[in-house]
Amino acid sequence: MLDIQTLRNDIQGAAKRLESRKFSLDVAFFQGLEAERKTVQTRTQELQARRNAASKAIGMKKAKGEDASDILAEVASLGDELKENEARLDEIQGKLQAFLLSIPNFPHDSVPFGQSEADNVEVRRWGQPKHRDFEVKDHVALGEGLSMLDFETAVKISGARFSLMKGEIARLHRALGQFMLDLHTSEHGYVEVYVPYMVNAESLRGTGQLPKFEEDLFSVSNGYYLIPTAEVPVTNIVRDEILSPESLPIKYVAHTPCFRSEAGSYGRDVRGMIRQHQFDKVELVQIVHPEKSYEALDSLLGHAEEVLRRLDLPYRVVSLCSGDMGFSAAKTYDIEVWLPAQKAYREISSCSNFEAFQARRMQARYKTESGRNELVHTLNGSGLAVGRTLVAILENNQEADGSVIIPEVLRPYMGGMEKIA
RNA sequence: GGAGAGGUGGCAGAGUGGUCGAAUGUACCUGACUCGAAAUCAGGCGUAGGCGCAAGUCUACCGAGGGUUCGAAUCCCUCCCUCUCCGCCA
Repeated sequence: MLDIQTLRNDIQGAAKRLESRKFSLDVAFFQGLEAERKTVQTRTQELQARRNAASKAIGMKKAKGEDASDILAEVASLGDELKENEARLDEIQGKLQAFLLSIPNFPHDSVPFGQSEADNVEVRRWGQPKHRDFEVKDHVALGEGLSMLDFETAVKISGARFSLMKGEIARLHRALGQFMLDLHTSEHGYVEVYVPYMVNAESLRGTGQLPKFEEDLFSVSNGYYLIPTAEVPVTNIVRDEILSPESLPIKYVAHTPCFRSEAGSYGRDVRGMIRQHQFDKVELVQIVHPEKSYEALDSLLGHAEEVLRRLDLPYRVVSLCSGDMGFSAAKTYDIEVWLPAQKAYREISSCSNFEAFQARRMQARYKTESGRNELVHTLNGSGLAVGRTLVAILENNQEADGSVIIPEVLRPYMGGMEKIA
């Protein structure tokens, strides 16, 4: 959520900044609503003040045993107008709030301008795709060849966009989650957290999934939603909190399943494990001092990259352009891993600085030295998407005979095994 | 799931229709005393928002939402949460 003050002060400037992300701000609507709000709020508060003063006077008179019927009659006439104004003010505030909740974040000045994925800017590459003198298989062919990936059965059990892993691939998947958690906790300074996989609507509003993106979520009974990412429960740890400045930065890492309905993505990546209704992800979250959030973004990105380096998987980092960034982000780097079967780099992590956008929705603040409450900045990034990392290992480490070499760092988690065959 | 108790400021805790945004204690900040500290004394000390150049002033908030009333922390309704006992359960 943007600060309503910035809209009040410079609505045209705001509209301009949002244009770059293909959002057109309804300036006239806002100005009209604000003008109305001002009149109605001023009038309402004036009436409330009069009523309060009169009621107080009645109380004082009654306490002295005097008759108060004259004031009583006077205040009675306020009732209707006050009620009407209060109701109108409520309605206007509600509309204003809904309007604010529907506006995406401002892109940071360093974000490249562009319309789509095609305009994202490559920042760096790491590693070399291996040269192969055999026909590379995709992970589906490899996994089915090993009888360790079984999409047909997954369809029977649940439906499309679910997967079933068995044997060493299931174990490799587990090993990956363990390895990532261990790396981030023991070397990158994150505190491991275990969080609920079902959350309430307030949490989703806090991180920005609601109210606009309900169709991407799975909801269950009792008003709960399955988490689309650990970002939601983890970031909301600080919702409605006033943190002490010494407690910053807060760095959390969580390994959770993620559930996405992916409405509107029909036809994309239908084959294999790339786009699933359920997938595992290790998520990095940082809650930081507002002046340090871009430093923090660089370090968080580095933490995610380190996973790929240790696994020896070639990747590149791209800076998302204004038109391709998510709703809540001020700046986002994607990490894309090389998938030889697709002969392309594919997203495996997304690292974003949300600045105060989520913090404002969540009322997540810290107390400054001077005792003022200021919004924190929030960041998160995948470190990494476990399913896609598994896909990358299968495809990058395959041998001509369809076996897969296990990355060295994972072997301790695999009982010393070197190869899946 | 059944029965009971309860949710008030950072914490503890009073307040059951009127001058209550809320006593008191404690924590914290400032000042005095002190060479310094402790103790003591004085003052300050919640959050969000409106109007205003500012000083300031007004409004809302006592788990959440509605209602009754001139007036609600206090009465009524719905929901949420916590605790105790019983049952069930990984």
